[in-house]
Amino acid sequence: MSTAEPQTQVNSPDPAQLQEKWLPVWDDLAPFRSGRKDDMRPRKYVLDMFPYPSGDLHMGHAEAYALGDVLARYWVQKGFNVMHPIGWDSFGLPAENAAIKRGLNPKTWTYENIAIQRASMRRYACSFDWDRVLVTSDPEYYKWNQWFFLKMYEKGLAYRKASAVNWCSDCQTVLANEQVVAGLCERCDSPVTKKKLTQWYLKITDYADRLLDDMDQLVGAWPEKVLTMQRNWISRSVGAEVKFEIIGRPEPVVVYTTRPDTLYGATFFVVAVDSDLATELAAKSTALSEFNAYLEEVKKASDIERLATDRPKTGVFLNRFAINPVNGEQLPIYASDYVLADYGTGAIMAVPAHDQRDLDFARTFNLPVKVVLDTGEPDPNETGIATVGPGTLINSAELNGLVKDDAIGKITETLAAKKLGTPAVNYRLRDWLISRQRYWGTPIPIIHCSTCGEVPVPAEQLPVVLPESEGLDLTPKGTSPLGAAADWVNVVCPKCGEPAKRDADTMDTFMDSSWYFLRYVSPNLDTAPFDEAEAKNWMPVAQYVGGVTHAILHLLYARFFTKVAYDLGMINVTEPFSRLLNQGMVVMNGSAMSKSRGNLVKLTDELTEHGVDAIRLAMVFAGPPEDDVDWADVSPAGSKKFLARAWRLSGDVTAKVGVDPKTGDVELRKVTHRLMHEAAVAVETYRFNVAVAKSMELVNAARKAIDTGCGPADPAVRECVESVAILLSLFAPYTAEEMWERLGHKPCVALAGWLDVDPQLLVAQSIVCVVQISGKVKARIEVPVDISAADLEQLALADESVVKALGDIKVKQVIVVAPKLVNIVI
RNA sequence: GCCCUCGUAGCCCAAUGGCAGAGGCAAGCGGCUUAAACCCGCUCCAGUAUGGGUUCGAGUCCCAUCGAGGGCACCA
Repeated sequence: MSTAEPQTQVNSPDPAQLQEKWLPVWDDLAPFRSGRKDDMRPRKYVLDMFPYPSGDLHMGHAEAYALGDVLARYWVQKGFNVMHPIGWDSFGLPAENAAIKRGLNPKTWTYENIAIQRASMRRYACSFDWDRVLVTSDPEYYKWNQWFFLKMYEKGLAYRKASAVNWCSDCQTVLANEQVVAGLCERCDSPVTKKKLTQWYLKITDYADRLLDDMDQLVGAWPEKVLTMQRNWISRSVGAEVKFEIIGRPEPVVVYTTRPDTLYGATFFVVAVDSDLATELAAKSTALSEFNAYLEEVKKASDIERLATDRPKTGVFLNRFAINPVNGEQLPIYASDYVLADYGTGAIMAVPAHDQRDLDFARTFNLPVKVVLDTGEPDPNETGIATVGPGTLINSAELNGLVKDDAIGKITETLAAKKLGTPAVNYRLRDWLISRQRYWGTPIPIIHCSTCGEVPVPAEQLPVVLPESEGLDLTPKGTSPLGAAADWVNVVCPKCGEPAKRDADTMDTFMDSSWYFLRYVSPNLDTAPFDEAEAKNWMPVAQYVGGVTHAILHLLYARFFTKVAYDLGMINVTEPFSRLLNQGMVVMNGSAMSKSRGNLVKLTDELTEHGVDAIRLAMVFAGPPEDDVDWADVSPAGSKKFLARAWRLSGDVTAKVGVDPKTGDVELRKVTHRLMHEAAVAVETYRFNVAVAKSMELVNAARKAIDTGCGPADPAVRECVESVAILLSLFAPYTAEEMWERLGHKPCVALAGWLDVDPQLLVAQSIVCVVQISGKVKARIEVPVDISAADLEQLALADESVVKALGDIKVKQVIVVAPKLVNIVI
């Protein structure tokens, strides 16, 4: 370190030295501890999404945690007792993959990475409360996953069913609907196929309405984009169920439709080829072999093929007929894959004239198209385009002449009266499949007994601890590795005492993150998942910060769990996160950083080269937090220069500590108070880049005052430079702390408190008013801020250059916006 | 195909319907220096993607087009 020249040491502090100097001090003083009993400050819960410990922190973490820290540190400066916790979302596939690929123990691998990340977060000076750390792979944590599961089981919200599930052949495990993106596995991008399996589900569909309706609380506080995505995902559809008799079947079949008004236009009937109903109807049909061949073909197709909307319609006529309840017409029944088995009832009435999908099918199979609604558009028979808009009913007996909406009302009533139909609601949202055939997760606390069936593990026996991985084959093979842990899996039934087996699957890791924000309020409690009194103190989370990648999955599940906990009487809020900020990604030259692309920028290298403060500041200053940051546009060197410039100010101030700023230069004080006010507004509205710009203005103002203004001894200069330190403490904690010390204060600057902005200093005595003639600026006049509109108009019209410009021209109108502007219209 | 967001100096970005510039990067000039770097100061640079409209006044509001990004997409 002897290479550092004395000169550079004078001009800027060495980041590595600042780090060594201040980290132990901060460890000791723990300025962000939030659990003190005697703390009288109002509480505020600021939460960053916790990381998965896949290695050391990367650029994305650096950005996310810098942004979260701005908010957390700001509210501390504003006098709040801020809870800003951190933990690790440490169950999941990468640990297992590391184990398979490199022979590592998943547990060792995970906990080593946590230690690495933890050290990096400390160095990165994140304002976390280190007393509240949680790790989801600790039995002390996942015990409560099991507890929640059993509570839900008790309430009928956790259940097992056999169904065609999403299967990733590469990961060799089932996936939730939410984990299938465009027919591909979200994790490994391999095509997802269907497999019939018995799996555990959580009944999130019971909460569909609340998940939808409670979003009203979040409008304006969450990004509109996220709310839209959640609404789309749940997708509530309001319609009616209608009973159709099937010839040769004792029971009628119910279909779901949003368009009961078009009932008279039904010309055929379709059942989902992979539904039980289709199999049943085909069984007694002459078309059985054709049906079976078609079914096989459909099963083979991957989701990605099935999702292609421009695919030609396929299907098989089952040689069976349904009867239209309103007119007794016989409708041929087809099996097709364009009808989904798990939506509605898996069967539909087809109205080709007014539904494009039905029309496509009708044209492929030469089925009749009957128009029952006059929309004023051309005949679908000729155009091939179904008419779906509003209009007047025709060819529909008692409905003729009614408009669409009235017809829907009337036919629904008529059907209800005849017990042929009923209003109904459907959702795109499906129940949440939580079983996973993998090792590194929370064991499902159920014992399967040949006589008693499913038996929940008694609460006092929790946690069901995951067995050690030694001796287990973790390679994906379609069944859980836990099944092979004989000592673990073989138990006696808690009910009858006979030999029984544990459920060998583990839970989806999204279970872990669905309630971790509640655990933080009392992370070490061993008698309940969280302390209910503490939860009432802290919930809801005032500010949540994280990536938009979790817009559907995590946020939907967390909202669901919150409502369940509410129903269990454990908390008094129905929504967990009051405000949400989605930060953008860090990219390089327009595309995501990755090793394979060769554009990976290593965080540790950048930190070594420029220092933590410069990187944090550069991240925050790069642009609006919601936008992606292109590292190619970021200048850590520029940030470093600015920080040195700010730091130098602290050595120039000669006014004594504690001097009354009121005796200082008023003009500089006005600048200081205005900028600190504007910076506060900027932070609260997520315009952190603007807040950084304010700190630069503040530094420029102080520099100028010291060099060519009121001089370094003026109390106003001290006030200004101290404000710089306080504002910078949000972005550049080391530099700010060092400045604070050089200004004669004791640590920590983080607790110094925001400048008490004097409103008197925010209002100017006089202001420059712009005088326009027809929108073009002609003159500027200095006027008192409280000037009346009439006085200002007179003053403007009397202005020399205005008089000159106007000449003899007649003034049509004068717009006066006192005291800022006068517009003379000619 | 449908829906949403965004197009401002060479670049990143600011601007409650009221003077297009807060701030930075890059560039140029000057001061400091034996010299260079650092530092200090100054300067240059767009009429706001395009075309209409509303308004006394539009980057900002409305419509259309182009371009970029994102979401949804057989859910009856």
